[in-house]
Amino acid sequence: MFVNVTIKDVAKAAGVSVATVSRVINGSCAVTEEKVKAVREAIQDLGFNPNQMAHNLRKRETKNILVILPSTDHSFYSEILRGIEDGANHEYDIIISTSHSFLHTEIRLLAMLTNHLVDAAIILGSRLSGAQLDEYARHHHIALCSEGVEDSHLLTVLIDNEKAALEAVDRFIKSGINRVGLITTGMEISAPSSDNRLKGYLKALDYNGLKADTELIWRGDYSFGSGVKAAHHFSALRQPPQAVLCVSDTLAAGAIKGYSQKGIKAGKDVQICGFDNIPLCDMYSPTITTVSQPGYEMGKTVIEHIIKDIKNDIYTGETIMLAHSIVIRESAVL
Amino acid sequence: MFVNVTIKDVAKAAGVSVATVSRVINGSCAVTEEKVKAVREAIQDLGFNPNQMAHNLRKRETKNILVILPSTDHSFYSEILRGIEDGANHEYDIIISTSHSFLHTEIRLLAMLTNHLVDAAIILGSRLSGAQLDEYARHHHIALCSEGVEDSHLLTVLIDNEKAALEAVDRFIKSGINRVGLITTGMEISAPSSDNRLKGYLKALDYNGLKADTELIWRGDYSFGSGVKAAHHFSALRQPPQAVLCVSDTLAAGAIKGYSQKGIKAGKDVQICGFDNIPLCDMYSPTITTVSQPGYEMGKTVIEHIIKDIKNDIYTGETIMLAHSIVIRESAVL
DNA sequence: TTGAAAGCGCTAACAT
DNA sequence: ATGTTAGCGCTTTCAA
Repeated sequence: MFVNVTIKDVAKAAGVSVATVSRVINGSCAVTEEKVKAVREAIQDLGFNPNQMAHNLRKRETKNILVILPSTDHSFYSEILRGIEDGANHEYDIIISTSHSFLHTEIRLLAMLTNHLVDAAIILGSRLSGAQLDEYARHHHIALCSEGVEDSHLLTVLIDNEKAALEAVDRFIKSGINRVGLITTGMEISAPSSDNRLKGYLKALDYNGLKADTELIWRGDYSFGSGVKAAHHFSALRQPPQAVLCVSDTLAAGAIKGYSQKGIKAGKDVQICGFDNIPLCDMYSPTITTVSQPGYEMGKTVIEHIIKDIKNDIYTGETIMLAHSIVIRESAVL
Repeated sequence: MFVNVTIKDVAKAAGVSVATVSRVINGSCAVTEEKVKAVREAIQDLGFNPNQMAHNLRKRETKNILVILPSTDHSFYSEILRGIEDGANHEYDIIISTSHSFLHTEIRLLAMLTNHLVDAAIILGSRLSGAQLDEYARHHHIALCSEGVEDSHLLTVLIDNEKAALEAVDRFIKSGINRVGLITTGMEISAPSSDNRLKGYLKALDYNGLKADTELIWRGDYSFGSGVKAAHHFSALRQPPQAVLCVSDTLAAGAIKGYSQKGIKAGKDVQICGFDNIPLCDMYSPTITTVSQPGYEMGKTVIEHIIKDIKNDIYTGETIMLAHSIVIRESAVL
């Protein structure tokens, strides 16, 4: 099925050497007008396509960057991806693959790095340990975005999750609320971002002289259903929270739904704040107040830094924190 | 930064020839136990990784399949992707890239095919013409999924959109409703699936002796906002529709919101049916009744067929239609 | 069973 | 300005 026309065929057809053909393809150095024309014609006639594989083999680079997503259905990644693509600026092709949060899948994907199929990798939520990641970083360009890994020394771009949660909770408290709930993820599926948000939540209480109440901390997974259950739990409490911070917008939507099933209106009877600022926030009823991550900037920042590292063939393990913001919508005034 | 240990280094370290090393790597033919061990040790010691690029160049295949998505934020694709990944069964790596519905981006991505970087491509929503696609198909393995292209002769897996829309509308009418609205996309951004859903809508009216009313057909884009506007438009009509079919779930959510802003309750005052069955349907209030596409099966089917084509080095331009179903939730009883 | 050597298609140093 | 040629790292005949 494949017709395989190579640079050699083109050279023969154009009556020149392969070197000349290579030169006109890459515009590397001066070639006579007429030869250029002859070569171009031959390329057209034969329908020649340079074999990128061979090119890459020779040049020892691919101009591809791999982005590993934990899942395909978390709309938050979409913004980051846009930033990454824009930052790559057509100089690198961005290829995406999904780990489904499986360690073995992530490792299989990172093999593209060791297999010389991509020049760098950006991971948005890794299952690897800091030590494992550092090991990869010894030989390859690799970075993290939006979700860090403890004890790793990779280029990492994210927001200050602790500070962000602290600020949200503090604003609840300052507005006169003294019972604030938290919907987060359980121990088993915990991520550093969630851990830090929990820390921020606790600190905010502490700073304001409030003491934490384990009843007010719900630990489930990242699903909508978990948010629903959390709301059911909270609403049944003798001393229910007046406000709830959720570590994702999907959880916030679930909480709103759960409360609504109990006849409790978010934004009125209870204040609900999410995290991330995904499109759902504007679509939901009530619209969802949330801690917004600058997804686009995060993506753009990480790709720009990694490209710089590639070009200079260096390794910078810096952590870059970008500013979050709080977007007020209907589900909470704070 | 890169340590580059090649098969040659391994050969030297193990005291064998490169051919032997290659043999133990690929398990191609018999090698003495002791040499196998020596080679394995050398590989370990040197931290050797085969250069996939060179491997591919030699074998003239990559074991990668490219999936082109029109956008990263349409959660419907997530199911298809899961099906594709499962169907690839670890035999092929699935790499995803986004065209953002730009023709030139799509072409740039398809260059991976001509550049010998992937063995096949699956497009979920193409901007290319049938003729252009057929041209690619002459030299490469390429298929469409969920969204066809008129006059193309590629392997295509989708549902019968016309029949699906017809059925939904017919069920509305049979339930006693005689004014049914349609929220679809405008001429400029029309896709064959939307066109066919419109056809089905019109046929259903026709079969039931109803005549189409242009007032009842809203043409916007695929956005939530377009659904909102449609609802505002419909609700202001002298003879408003009692039921509305939307060509996507996001549009349905928008319509529900738009109606709600006018004090009209979906599922009670008006019946709203979406298309696709994305996770949002279960999260929204009211939950969204929808025409469900078997995303997972569609993905699995298309990848299985394309892999078969690759292996047999043939080209089958068949169109495979999978069955849809209607999932009843709160926004419409039909 | 093993090794030498010829490529896969391309680039780049060297020569002319 | 152009051609010759030696690789990039791997697989795979062909001999031994």
